[in-house]
Amino acid sequence: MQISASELEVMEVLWARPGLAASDVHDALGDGRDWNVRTVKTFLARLVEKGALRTEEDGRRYLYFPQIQEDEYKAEAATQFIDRVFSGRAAPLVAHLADSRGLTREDIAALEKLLGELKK
Amino acid sequence: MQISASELEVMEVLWARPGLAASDVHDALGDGRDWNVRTVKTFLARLVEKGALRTEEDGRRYLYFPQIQEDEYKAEAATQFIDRVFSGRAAPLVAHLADSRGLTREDIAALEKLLGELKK
DNA sequence: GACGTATGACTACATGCGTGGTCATATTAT
DNA sequence: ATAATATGACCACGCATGTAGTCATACGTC
Repeated sequence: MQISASELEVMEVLWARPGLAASDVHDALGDGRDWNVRTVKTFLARLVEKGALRTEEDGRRYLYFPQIQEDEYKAEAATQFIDRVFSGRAAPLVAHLADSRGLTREDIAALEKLLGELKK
Repeated sequence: MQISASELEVMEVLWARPGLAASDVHDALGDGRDWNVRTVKTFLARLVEKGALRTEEDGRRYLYFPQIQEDEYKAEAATQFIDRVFSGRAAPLVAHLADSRGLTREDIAALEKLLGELKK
């Protein structure tokens, strides 16, 4: 399931609030993302084609619902990314992040917690 | 600098062994990746256009050298990926990896070491 | 020296993506 | 009721990407 960067922004909206109509999605995208409504509709249509969304009729318009789980999609995307760029090794990725972007204090805390759990 | 998945495979070869000619890159790609030599040349040409590689003449052929650093590129790619998919938060990414793909024992060890260093 | 082979230069072509236009129709406001 | 607006259906178009083909030329071999 390839979802482009723009399409993903649309998915985010609908993961947060499933069952919006096209114009609602358009509105919800507000900040910076001022795509034409038709552009948003194109993304919605393509996502439906791809099976990432399904529609429900609501009078003369459609409501859109995610057909794929956010967590599942993201886990898959992460795996693919790491395979592609880091030959499947996660640690170098985190090292790069530490280096280049500076993990926040909370990131580090969260990672420690995670590692604690993983070690069990 | 957008580098596609295929182009990245070519970069990997040249990061490992800078200064190969097109046919050498083609040979080095062996496993599974049996692209036509011309396909490889197309990728090389596009990478030169993009400034990711430079050429040196060697008789009637070119040798290719990376113009961008592997580490730099990957750090940047990681940042972009996390911004795009995880709203810039690294920890959820690692959580997903832990979940879905199972970090290896070495990954976990490497991450612990990293976190140890980061805490200083 | 003619012939196959390697190499670069240029070209092609389908598919995906970002971006939105046109058209017909339905709904709402005046 | 007429006009403006919203909605879906269908279409367009340029750039990136994956995947090579064609052409000219240079090189090495018989």
